[in-house]
Amino acid sequence: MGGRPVTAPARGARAERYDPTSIERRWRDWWDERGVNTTPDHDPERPNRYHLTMFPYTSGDLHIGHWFAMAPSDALARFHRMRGSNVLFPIGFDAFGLPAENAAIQGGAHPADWTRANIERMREQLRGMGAMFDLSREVATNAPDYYRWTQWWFLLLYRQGLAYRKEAPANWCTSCNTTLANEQVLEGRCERCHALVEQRRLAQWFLRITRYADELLQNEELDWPEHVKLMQRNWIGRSEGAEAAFPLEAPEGASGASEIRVFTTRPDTLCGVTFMVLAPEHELVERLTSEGQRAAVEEYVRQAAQSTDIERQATDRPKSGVFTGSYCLNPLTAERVPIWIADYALASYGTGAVMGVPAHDQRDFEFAQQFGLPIPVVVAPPAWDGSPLAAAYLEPGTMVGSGQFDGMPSEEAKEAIARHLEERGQGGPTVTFRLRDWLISRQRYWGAPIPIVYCDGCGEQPVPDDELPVELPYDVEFLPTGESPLARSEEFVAAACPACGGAARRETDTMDTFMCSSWYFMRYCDPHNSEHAVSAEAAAAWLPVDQYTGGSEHATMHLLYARFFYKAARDAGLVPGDEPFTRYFSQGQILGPDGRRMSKSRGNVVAPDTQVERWGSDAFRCYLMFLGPWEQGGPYDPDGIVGIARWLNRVWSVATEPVDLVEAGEPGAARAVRQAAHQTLARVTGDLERLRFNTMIAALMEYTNTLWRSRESGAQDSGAWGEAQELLALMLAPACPHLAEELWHRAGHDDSVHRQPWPEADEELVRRETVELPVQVNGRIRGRLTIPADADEEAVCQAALASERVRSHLDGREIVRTIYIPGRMLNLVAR
RNA sequence: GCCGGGGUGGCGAAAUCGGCAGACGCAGCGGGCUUAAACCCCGCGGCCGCUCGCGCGGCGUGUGGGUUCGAAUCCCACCCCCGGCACCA
Repeated sequence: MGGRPVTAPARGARAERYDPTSIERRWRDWWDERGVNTTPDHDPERPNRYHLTMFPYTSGDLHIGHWFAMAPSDALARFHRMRGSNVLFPIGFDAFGLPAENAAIQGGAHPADWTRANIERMREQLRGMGAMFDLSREVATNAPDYYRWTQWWFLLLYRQGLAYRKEAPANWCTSCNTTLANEQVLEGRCERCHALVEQRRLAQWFLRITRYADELLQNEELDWPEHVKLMQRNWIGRSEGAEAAFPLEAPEGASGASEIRVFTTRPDTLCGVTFMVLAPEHELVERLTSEGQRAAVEEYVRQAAQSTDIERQATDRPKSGVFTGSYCLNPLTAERVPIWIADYALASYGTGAVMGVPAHDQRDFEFAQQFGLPIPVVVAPPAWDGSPLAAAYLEPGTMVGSGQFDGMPSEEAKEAIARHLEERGQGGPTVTFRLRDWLISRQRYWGAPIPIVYCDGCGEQPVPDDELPVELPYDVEFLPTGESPLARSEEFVAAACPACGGAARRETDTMDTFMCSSWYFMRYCDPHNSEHAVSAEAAAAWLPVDQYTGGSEHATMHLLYARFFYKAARDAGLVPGDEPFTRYFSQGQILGPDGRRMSKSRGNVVAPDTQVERWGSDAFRCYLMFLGPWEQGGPYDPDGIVGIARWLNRVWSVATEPVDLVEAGEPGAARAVRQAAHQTLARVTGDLERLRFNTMIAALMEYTNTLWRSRESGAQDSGAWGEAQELLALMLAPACPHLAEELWHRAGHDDSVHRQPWPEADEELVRRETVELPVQVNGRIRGRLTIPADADEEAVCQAALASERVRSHLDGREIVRTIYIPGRMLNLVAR
């Protein structure tokens, strides 16, 4: 560094304006021609490092949220590349999904054509960002050579026993006309279109994510935001308790069920059971219904089936239910327990049945009150006088009315009773999760077909690997009938059975698009491999991802599914490690200028293209980073970007306009410039390490202002000034890749600024020799001293007492204590 | 209801191992340059009071208490906003 000749042109030459448009286009072309952003799998001199930003859905235009997510992510990847890593920073397209199909239904283009056009537009918009994406590794999930491997993944999971087909009540979106995973239902409504969700009984494909529930729960070690890890833990919802089997009073024949199993977290309350509640969808409902109750039960079940999730989940409505006419027996006391049906029991949690303990569960309490059932206390509150309860008693207490367990603390009785059940073969300790298996069937066209064939003779058969992909036919009708459009395509449905070769039918549902995005980050490692989804070598070279960034709205969907896939891949010996994303950072959400979510209907959308056109890509990138802390997000104020534009103009001016230079300038001034440069370097480096882009930009602005002022204050030392300019270009490189490249080349270099090593701050220059030290009297500031940073306490006190103002506040009182924090402040405590 | 995160100038924010509150920027105000303009330059800027002024004093980080020489930062109680979960037995 510092090899710049002292040949500054005379001042007064006509200044060239900063013109981002032409600069940015020129350097992007140059990078592409030189392959600056192409990342080899191995670089003998650099360790591999994998940075990843979530790929965009192909909705049509890159919106400001994409820029907000990707631009800082790119700056971070660039920083690590300059720090010496061989950084992979890929991009691609999440290209299957409902919007494409809905556009087709509304009379637009075919989903494939619509998607292709969108990808072309978005690819160009992405290029405009100037990010270091390695475009040779781009993937699109709708490409047959991608979804071939999504299907291969399905079959891998199938062979591992992790994919199964089951008839079960499923979330049905009444507007999208398809099923949804639990994670895609928000407050009883479709996550995407907000239409009401109801339950439909359908044969559907599930992925057994629950097999990994325990391991997925263990996420404490991950370097992820705590709130995201917590969301996942809450979503998985591990609950310890016991299962108890209640024998039926009148079991049916040898083949039928002879008992009802329940899960409870309160085995200590088993003797307080006065009723049993089955979910309306419970498989035993029909059998247990007596003739006398049949009409009432059927009516109740019918109504439950018709009501939407939102109606059923309302917690403030009175408990409803109906008696089946049957009884079961308490396994501990052999008491008769009436069996009811009520919709507060959920078919999908535990066993779908609840033992009703009204004295010690608020819901059961309300139910018992509603229907006049007894409420016997079995866990006595402290100093309980035997009177009836006004509400369920949920706290620990002393066991009563529980036979041999009476007198025991209820916390002990939990385990004692669970063990007792186990010994007698009536259940025992167990763990239940809130997490459900992942429903992946979608009755839609625009997704990867599930590679299964149904044969009347051989049953369900996986499509052999060498017949993949099961390709989507182009010519189909997109009517949303609630059945997959593929079902009406004769050419698609007809298949030969892989086992017997006879006539068979293909599965016509497609896969949830979260399947596609659960492994895309693996495909980037080896995007063109036609033999494997990802080769062992490529996986070893890049996985797991070192730094992932993206929105936390995916906490319980994508981020959980991807972890599940990774663990299944690990168990199949395909990938190293246990977790796909070592470090993950979630940026906040960018909002409209009015502080609300941007949407066309609100008319508060700011298009990135217009911002880039007006201010340049670098300015737009920097402004998004400058808004505030990245994890926080916030409103986009279109007026604020002028501040960035002014700053970059100033950068341009400081870095390109002629300055009076002398071989050896005034030493104090030269040192001041060098100090500013290195102090800024230390700040910028620290900020990038901690992903604090807003303060990084502020530090660069301060630095620019310092250079601006010192330029005006007379002739500059050529060495110090040259170094200051080079450091400016290097420090700008992560945030403003185009401008930095331009300035780097104007400083006389031929190679790319983005291939330079990140400079090291000189500690000696970072340290300050003198500081302005506030002097407090009794904690209130009464003066300031400019003193050497390492001044000792005695010298500082003396200097402080020399101040008239400090003395006047001491007012002749005695100093009883002095507190001196070198470099920070001096406090004189007087009495 | 439960669990997270957060309340700092007109606005976005900075400063959290307790040590100068408001860096940096927007908007605003005053001045300059210009025939004119600002995506130009210089300057001012928390609030109140005293002062011609230099200055000086008081108040001030959602509210009320507390700990401390010293609190935006730590503790207790409360209010408000955002996010997640919510009849999960």
